[in-house]
Amino acid sequence: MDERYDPKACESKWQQVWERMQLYRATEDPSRPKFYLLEMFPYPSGDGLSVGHLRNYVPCDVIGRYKRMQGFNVLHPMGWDAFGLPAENDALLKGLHPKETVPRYAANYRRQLKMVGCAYDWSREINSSDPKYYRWTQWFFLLLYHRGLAYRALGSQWWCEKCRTILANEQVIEGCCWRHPDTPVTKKDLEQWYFKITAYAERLLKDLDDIDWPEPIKVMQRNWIGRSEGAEIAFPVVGHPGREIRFFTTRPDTVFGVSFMVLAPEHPLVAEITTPEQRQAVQEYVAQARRQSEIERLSTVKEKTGVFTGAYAYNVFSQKEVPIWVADYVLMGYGTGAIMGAPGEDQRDFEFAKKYGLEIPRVTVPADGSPVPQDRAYTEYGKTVNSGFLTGMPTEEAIKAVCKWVEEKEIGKATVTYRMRDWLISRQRYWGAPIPIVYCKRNCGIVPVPEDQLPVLLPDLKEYQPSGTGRSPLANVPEFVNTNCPRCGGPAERETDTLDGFACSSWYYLRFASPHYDQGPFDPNAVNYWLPVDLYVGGAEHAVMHLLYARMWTKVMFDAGLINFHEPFPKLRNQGMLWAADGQKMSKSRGNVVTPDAMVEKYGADALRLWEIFMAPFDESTNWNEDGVVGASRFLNRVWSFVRRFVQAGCPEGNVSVETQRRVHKAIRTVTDHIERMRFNTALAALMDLLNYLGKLEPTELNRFVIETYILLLAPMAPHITEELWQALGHSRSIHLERWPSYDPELAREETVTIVVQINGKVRDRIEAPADIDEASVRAMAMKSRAVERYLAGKTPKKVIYVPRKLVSIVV
RNA sequence: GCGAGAGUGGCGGAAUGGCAGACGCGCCGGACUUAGGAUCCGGUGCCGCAAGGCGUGGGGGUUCAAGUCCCCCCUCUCGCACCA
Repeated sequence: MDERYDPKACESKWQQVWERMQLYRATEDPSRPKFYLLEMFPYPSGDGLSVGHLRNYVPCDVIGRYKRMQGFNVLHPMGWDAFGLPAENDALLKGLHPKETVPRYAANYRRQLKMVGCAYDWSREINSSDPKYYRWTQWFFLLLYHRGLAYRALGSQWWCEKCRTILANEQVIEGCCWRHPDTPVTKKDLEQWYFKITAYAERLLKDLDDIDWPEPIKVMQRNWIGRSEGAEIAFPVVGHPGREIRFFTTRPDTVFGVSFMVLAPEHPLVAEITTPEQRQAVQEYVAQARRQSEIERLSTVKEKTGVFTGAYAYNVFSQKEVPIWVADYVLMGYGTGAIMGAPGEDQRDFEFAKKYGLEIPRVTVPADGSPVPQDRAYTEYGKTVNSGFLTGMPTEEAIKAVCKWVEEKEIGKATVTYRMRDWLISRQRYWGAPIPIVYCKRNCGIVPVPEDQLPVLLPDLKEYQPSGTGRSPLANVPEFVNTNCPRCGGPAERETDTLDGFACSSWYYLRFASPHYDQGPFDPNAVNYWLPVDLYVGGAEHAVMHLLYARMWTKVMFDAGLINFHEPFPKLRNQGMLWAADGQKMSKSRGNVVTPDAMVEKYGADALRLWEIFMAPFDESTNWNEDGVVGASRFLNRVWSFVRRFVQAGCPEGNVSVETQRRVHKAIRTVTDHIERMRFNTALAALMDLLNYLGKLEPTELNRFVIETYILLLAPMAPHITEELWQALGHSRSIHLERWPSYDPELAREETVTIVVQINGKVRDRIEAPADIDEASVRAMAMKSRAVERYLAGKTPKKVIYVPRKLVSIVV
């Protein structure tokens, strides 16, 4: 055994050995419990991995290795989210083709992950831009299509000038593109494909209750879905027989207080009902509102504006004619695009009514009889007044009464509205899976490509710049576009849009179960064995989009009878962010990126791994600091010389003290418990602590059990050095095939405890006592204590509190 | 504005309501060294010679006991932005 620990030699040696042994190859084995561990699959960027990315991969590798040692059959795969804008834009920028860059970048990621010793089953590597993969992405599109969950619709869509493509609502962040925070999105009217995710709104919401996810993520999804209960009611438009304004309200109890109506500027009724006198003002307002949404939506508390249409609606409750206004605080995309103005009970309506001098009836008053505030709306629940048949009812009761009434009169119903919109999946870009749809030029209309004709191959294009016209580059390729109708054989054109990249990542976790299967997207047997994912780990930035889409697809598959579970990720955890040393995001443009390559070169992979898990709790963000790697490196050197001393002494079965025994067993308990709770930093601290103790002992005070337990506990965190030391101890089999140590609670128990003596809440003395000492003895010892005599000064304590094994608190 | 999370030494961070600061970095002192950004030993929250006192963003409260629980406020991070 060398005197010096040489990380470089030892790491590359063992990485080769593990690869030869196929140590991390996962095969289905019904006799063993499975553990499917998955990190969100990355887009392989040309910049390669930084130490920031390892905040995710290293802890997961620790978990995987730990679970394997515990006897689980672990599936821990890796693949590439290779389709999509980042790959395409990068390739365009560099004048290359994504078909060449993706495999090259992926190879670099793979090399880096192997370099830091991450134990993936590389035989299962997948790439979402591979036709063997996207064939099945297209297959899923058809599944959704056939189940009525994919549809085409014309609509005003968000458009990013830089991406040159349409964006889904959730891809618009603060009025800008999610990839280009400096680029405000604009609106474009286009016919697009959607997935009907709103059909799953209720289940997506409800099932959140049953999954073990970080609460903030659940909250974000709940807010995103945005369920609200209320009623949909229609009021007739005066002078327009048959025309009515349908609106949604969460406060149907306030209908008697409706003194005006408001339509969204985009509402189809606006043009129809506006009177000639008001036409010009309304048209100007609508045009201005449309333009405004094109500029910035950042303005938050801007003053409410609107224009009177000249028309009136008939409030069937108060039997009054109420003016119909147009205002941009009403959104076309939510509810019906129209609201009732109940200024007495809604703060926005109140502000609007105040500004335009509209009537403000009060129909809800505090239940306790206190007066209604005059300077604002009274939005709380209370007692209904001035409201015909509702008068006197508490709000809850009045809501029910109105719902019943409108249902009987057939002018409305109790209903639920969601904030969430359908998922826009069309992309006018090249680097994605073509949407497998054909438009027949005869009479068949929209025809899905038959399954046996999949994949619809993405043609090899040299020129694939986005056109900017709103059409995909594929539209310029006649060989691609022109085809025959699968139904009638006549001339037809292919859909030229490609699928949103999020489609690829909505099912990849299933593909890993049987990545080479070609009879379907997955082998049902393999999926039954491995799925669902036991632990899913990734960044909180995917809280809404990816996780919501993947959940929806899983439910669709469940409904289609393809799988027997309806949540893909029963347990999710988010790693914390790793900022650069300057507290900024690590990025090439800022020049603050630290690569694992540099760190491995300098300190070795194991030292880097330890520092990655030690620098902060797994789920908390922190800044990079290279000095810490030095500490990890020193620690590993101490481990090395500690074991070496033992080996040089001939691995003696020495005289192990009770104290040593206890510390080892306690460490097993702590490390196990902390890894289980993903508290890797404190798990490692426990091992450092133990070494600080063990390192002071002579080899003759140690034995094989102590040394080997120590190395076993360290093995998941520092796989290379522990493998080397394991071999040095005379083992020929890999340490990573060994069993995780178990502890004896008897041996881990302390014999003596330190009991603190407090007087009036301040610590004044400490008592060493046997762990099983009885209360009376402790009290007696405490009262005899030097400090107590001094502070008590002869007085009798008012109160003495005894906490077993912890303290005696004396109140004077 | 609403929702979520966080605020502890010089730094990263520990602490089922029960000894605040584990572990590591840095720093100080010492040993061994031609040398040290190696290794080993000791020290290291603040004030104080000491006894002791003070300390977990600020202010209240509950409790024998509060970093931890409750109320108010401040700061930072993230999410949502008129959702009827």
